[in-house]
Amino acid sequence: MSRHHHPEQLQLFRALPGDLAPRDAQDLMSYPFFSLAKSKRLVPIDYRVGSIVIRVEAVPEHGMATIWDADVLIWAASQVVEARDLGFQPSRLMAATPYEILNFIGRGVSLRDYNRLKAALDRLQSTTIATSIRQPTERRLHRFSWINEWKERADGNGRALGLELILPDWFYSAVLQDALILTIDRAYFSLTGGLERWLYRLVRKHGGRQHFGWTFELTHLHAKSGSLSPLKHFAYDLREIVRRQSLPGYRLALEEQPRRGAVLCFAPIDGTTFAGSSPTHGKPTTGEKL
DNA sequence: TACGTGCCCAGGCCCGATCA
DNA sequence: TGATCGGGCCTGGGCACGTA
Repeated sequence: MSRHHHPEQLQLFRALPGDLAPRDAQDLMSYPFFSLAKSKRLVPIDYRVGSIVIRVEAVPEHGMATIWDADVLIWAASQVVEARDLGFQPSRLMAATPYEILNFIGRGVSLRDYNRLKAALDRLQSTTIATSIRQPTERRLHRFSWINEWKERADGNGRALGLELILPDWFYSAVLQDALILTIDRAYFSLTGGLERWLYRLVRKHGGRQHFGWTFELTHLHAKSGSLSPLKHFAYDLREIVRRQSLPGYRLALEEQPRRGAVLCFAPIDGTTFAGSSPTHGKPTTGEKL
């Protein structure tokens, strides 16, 4: 790891080599911050429930940052946490090669993958977020992009030397707070569906330590996902995911419950019991308002 | 070893069509 | 009217090979 002073007073943090545990920010796991679609999305996400406000906007040139683009943020969070735990000084200004990032997030390293990584960085940089999360009052929104800026570095002959990026303060401070970070299963990077990925993050966030699992009403899940699909399509796609049981470490089920309608139940695979036979049956207990 | 190129195929979200 | 299906478009996976 090397350090030197950056013109903007930020110290450069050179990404750590080796295989790190993937870590994700809890706020990003339970709220609609990303497009779940593989095609370009321009329709904003406008999520307002209780005191939580989230507004995500895209620009026509790049479209909204997707849940696959968020893999770059998982890489960044993993690097920052690992560096801190090893006693190094992490920084919002990070340097790495595209190869290192692509390897970490389980992608290929073809030209297409390099170009898609750059496109992902463009989307992360151009997508703007306004949120009340971790603000003193819901009237005061924090506005930022997932990446403040990024650039490719090259030597005198134009040979690529990797890239540099600057993380936003909102994300960086969340990563540095232990309570706001969760380790995720590396198999997450193998999930190909956007809805599937979003569901894993939600389940990991809410059901990670709950021996008896958790339940969510489908209508609330639909709102939380930010998906543009109508509820009936969303429910259809969800049933497919439940049928495949493809989320690493969790078991899913759909139930019809009186007064609540269709609910999704999930539990850790070693938890063995669904919410239907537990004290947490019928409602989430995180204290958040759905 | 790290990085770059090119190609083909598979799979998923979204949207509109179809059906009961 | 709600549930299901299928195509379009786009992205991901995999592989072989080249280059510095």
